[in-house]
Amino acid sequence: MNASNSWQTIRDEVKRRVHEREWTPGASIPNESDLAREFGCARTTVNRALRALADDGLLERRRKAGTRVALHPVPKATFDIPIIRHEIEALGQRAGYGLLSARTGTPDVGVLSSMNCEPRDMLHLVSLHLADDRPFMMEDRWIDTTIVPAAANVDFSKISANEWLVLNASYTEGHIEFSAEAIGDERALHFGCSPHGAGFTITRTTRVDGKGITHVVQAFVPGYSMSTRL
Amino acid sequence: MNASNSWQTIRDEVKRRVHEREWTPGASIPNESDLAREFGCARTTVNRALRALADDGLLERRRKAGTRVALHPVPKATFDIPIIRHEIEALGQRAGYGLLSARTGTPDVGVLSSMNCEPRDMLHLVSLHLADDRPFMMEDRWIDTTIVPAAANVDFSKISANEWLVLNASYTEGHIEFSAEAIGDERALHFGCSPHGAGFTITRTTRVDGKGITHVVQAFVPGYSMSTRL
DNA sequence: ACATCTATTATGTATGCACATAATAACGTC
DNA sequence: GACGTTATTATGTGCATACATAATAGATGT
Repeated sequence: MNASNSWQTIRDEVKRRVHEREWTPGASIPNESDLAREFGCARTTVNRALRALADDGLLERRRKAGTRVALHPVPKATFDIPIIRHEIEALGQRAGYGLLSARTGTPDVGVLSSMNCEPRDMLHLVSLHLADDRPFMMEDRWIDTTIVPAAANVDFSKISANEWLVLNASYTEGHIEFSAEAIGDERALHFGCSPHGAGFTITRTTRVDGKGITHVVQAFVPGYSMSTRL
Repeated sequence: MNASNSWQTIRDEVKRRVHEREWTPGASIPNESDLAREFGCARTTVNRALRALADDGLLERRRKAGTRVALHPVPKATFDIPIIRHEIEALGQRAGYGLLSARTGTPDVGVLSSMNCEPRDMLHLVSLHLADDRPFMMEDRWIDTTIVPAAANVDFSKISANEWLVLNASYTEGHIEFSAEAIGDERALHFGCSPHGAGFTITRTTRVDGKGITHVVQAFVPGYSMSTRL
């Protein structure tokens, strides 16, 4: 297909006009039919280009009201949240894993509320992930075995909960939070660093149909960072 | 249009089959034409549904090879990176801002390499952002005035660089990194907290056509976090 | 002035068709 | 069997058309 009317070409041209202020933030842009005429292509093609830009947050579209340049183009950064083992291997390091503790208990109210359930006994796992035999991340996880009964019979010293859950308990919704937390005495012991260090921390909760599957706090060793292209 | 053959319906049905293990990770799924026949719709419609799922990372598609369920569905988390002022206001707090220092100098090699340019004089701004008059974030920013000449004449004590740049210097590519850093003595002074605290830190570089516009390190007050739904 | 209904309009989506493209499979030659 | 070539196939995309839907603007009635 001639590249000059591909939807990508149109997308890029529209993007250019916004960037070069030919179309200013807040202003309406011509409707799809007019643009189709201008670019010499079908409206479908323009539609796809504009839809892609709206998904990126550059444009705002409303039926009848038309398409306008977003007033404050909010950059969106998308991060991949891979299985820890894959993340370590992608760094060219050897992934190791050790289960530190596995017991049954009742989580505190904070965990319960994010899992959206009543107090009850759950599986509580604490584990340490290694990269080239050096500490990489420490994980503190609760699993509701009434929602995922199969988890009760898994030997989590052989496979990490991280990995088992991805393969065996898909979720419908979830919440993830990035924060910076002091390492603290317990983790400092395992990390072999100062308890005052700053640890990048990911707190995640996943649910199926509103019922909490698991809640996990992953504290990374000082120096860890997550990055992506914009 | 009858909801039973909308692309969303097909998307949801395919998603369900993957979640319920009717189609297992790594396995090929029927081709678009067959699915179209099964769902009683056009191939275009199936195409759109599958494309959406591939964008989400649930499916992997290759020409001729067909479509298969992703081996390790990598969750993607998308974060909005808003203007700080808007972020604070969204929290229901009053946004304040103060310029701490504005001078000209040459950034160190780390900054230069991420901005992809030779050593040269740039604008260096250090500022403090407040939420309800309490410290919220401290920003250390370099702006290359050879790329954005207009920035040289802006009074950054009146408008934050953050905001001015979004409105006046759109970028084509960029890089963003989240990490946890110790607050340090200088910031502790402004934050009024311990220098040993853990600060969530965002480091961002933006470029136009490969040329670095700005490089900024934003260190948030202890307790700050970023979150999103999965 | 006000509320309510109606017409208009721009985007959203479904369809059938055609052809492009990438990747693999099949085939032939040496 | 190891190669390069060609055929096949599934996805990728473009087009014309039709109709759906949301949101607004305009007309209407009180």
